Formats: sequence, structure tokens, C-alpha cells
Amino acid sequence: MAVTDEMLCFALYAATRATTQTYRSLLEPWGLTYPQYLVLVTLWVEGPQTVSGLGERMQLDSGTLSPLLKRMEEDGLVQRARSTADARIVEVAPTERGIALRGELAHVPAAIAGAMGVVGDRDDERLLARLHDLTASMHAARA
Amino acid sequence: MAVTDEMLCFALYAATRATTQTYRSLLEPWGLTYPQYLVLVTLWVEGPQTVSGLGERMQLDSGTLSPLLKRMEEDGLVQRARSTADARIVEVAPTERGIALRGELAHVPAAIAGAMGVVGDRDDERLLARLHDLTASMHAARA
DNA sequence: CACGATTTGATTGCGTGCAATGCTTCTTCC
DNA sequence: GGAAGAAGCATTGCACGCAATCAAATCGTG
Repeated sequence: MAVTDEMLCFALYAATRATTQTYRSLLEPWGLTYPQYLVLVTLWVEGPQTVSGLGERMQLDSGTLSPLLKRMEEDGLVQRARSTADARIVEVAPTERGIALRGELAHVPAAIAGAMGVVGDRDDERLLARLHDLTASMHAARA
Repeated sequence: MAVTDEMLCFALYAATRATTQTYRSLLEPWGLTYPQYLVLVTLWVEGPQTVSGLGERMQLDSGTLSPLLKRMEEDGLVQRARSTADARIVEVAPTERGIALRGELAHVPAAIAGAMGVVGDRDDERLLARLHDLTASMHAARA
């Protein structure tokens, strides 16, 4: 049983890196990384967010997000601004260029789904649910 | 459908990071990282390996493995030696300390399985198979 | 109002991942 | 045997991911 457990961890690890590599080649023409793309998707769907809001959605902390958002700002994709109401808070909003990428990158989800061999059937739903359980279980175990 | 595909990628990404975090807390007393632990597991089970052999098994290249193995050597866990038969090849073998860790870390697989909520039933086998398919599909799509 | 605790981001340091490049060493082909 | 090509690692540069720490701003309480 031990080896199987090892293999499940490693299978996750390998699958994630393979996915990231596919994203890399898809996003390379736009100079985007996968986490940067995730930021844009979040901003497209949910609108401007605080840094901590992005952190919750992506499950990342400021140590990762701050430099990432700084690079995206330098690339003209997002804008950061201290809240006038609470100067501790930084609001992150997509620029026009950032918004325009939504159209230019509209092909990406289908391309990824194709590369993954995902069709959206019940098996895929079960996989998704299992991954969510697994993630929640891991986080619970840490506490 | 697009959002679901996004979610599957992200679910993988989040699950992997959650897993790595669990490993981090488990391995922290030994100063090991998850990839370093994987190297040790490979050496325990399959014996001494070349760098490229480790690279195949872990799906990592020398750009990642060289500095990682260098740190492990500095920590006294592995030894590297140029092959006498072919001086291009570097053989990686666990030191006595590296071998001793097999016993000290024997609790790790069960701890991870527990944190994951894995019991080894058919669902888990299916998840494992699906992840392997997904990884293979991704690699095939890159070619 | 003042002061300590809390919240929110930013910074620093380190270890991956990975593309690109370089350096030996080996193999092949003539 | 000698040169061209390939193979195997190492190095460099950059972008995460995350723990630890810091700084600024706000809140709560007396």
C-alpha cells in the first residue's frame, strides 16, 4: 500500500507539472505564466480584487503574489492602487490590455481541455470532486 | 464547460501544493524537501542511479537535479561519482545516513495517505489511473 | 486620545522547475 | 587516427512558492 500512496502523490506532482508545461507553451506568445494567467482569469470573472482576495481564490500568499503582480503591472496587464478608504489594502484591476487578453486567450481553455483529454463527463466531475476533497483534507490535516 | 476545465487545472495545482505543504511539515525535522525525499525513495527502492536515470523517474532535467543533488551531497545524504567506464555519467548513491533515513521516515507514507484521506480502494486506483492518463496526454500534446 | 494588538502587503532568503547554454566525453564515420 | 556529431551534466537566468520578518495602517480598549 505504501508504494501506491507514494505513487498517488507523485502522480499529482507529475500531472501538475505536465499541465503547467502545456500552459507555458500556450501562453508563451503573450509572455504569460500560468499563475499570471490565473490572476487574469480571476479578474475577468470576478472583477477587481484586493491582493488578499486574489490570495484566497488562488490559495497563495503575498510572498508569491506581490512580486507576481508587480511584474504584471510592469507588463501593463494590471494596475495596483492603495485603497483610499483603508490604505493597507491594495486593489488590483486589469488594464485595458489586461481586459483585451480575455478575447485573445479565449482559445486556451479548450486547448487545455483537449490536451488533457477532458470531455466533461461524470468521470471528470468525479476527478474534480476528489481533488477538492483531497486538497481540503490536506489543509485540515495541517491544522 | 470552460470554467470547469479551468477548475480542473486549478484543482490539480492546488492539490499538489497542499500535498507539498504536508510533506514539508512532515520532512522538516530532517531538513528534507519533497523532491529530495523522492530522490531518496528512488534510491532506496531501485538502488544507485545515474542523474539521467533519476531524471526519467522523476521527470526532471539536470537543471533541477544538479543543484538539488549537490545540496543533498553537502548534507551527507548521497554521494556522486563520475563513472569510470563513461566519465560523462554521474552515479548517485545514498550514503549510510541516506540509507538510515529509510527507517526514520517509514511513517511518512502512512501519514500522507492519512492526510489525503486515501484508503486504497477502487476509487483511488481510478484517480491514479486518471492522473497517469492525463499526464501522458499532456506530454503527447506537447509533441 | 493613547497605546497595544491586529490586519494587510511588501521584502528577504532559499529551494525548486525549466529553458538555454556551455563543457566534457564518447561515438561514428571517413 | 581525426573531425563532426551526439550524449550527459553543470551552469545561468528567471519565475514561482513559501516561511519568516518587517512596515504601515487600522482597530479596540481604557
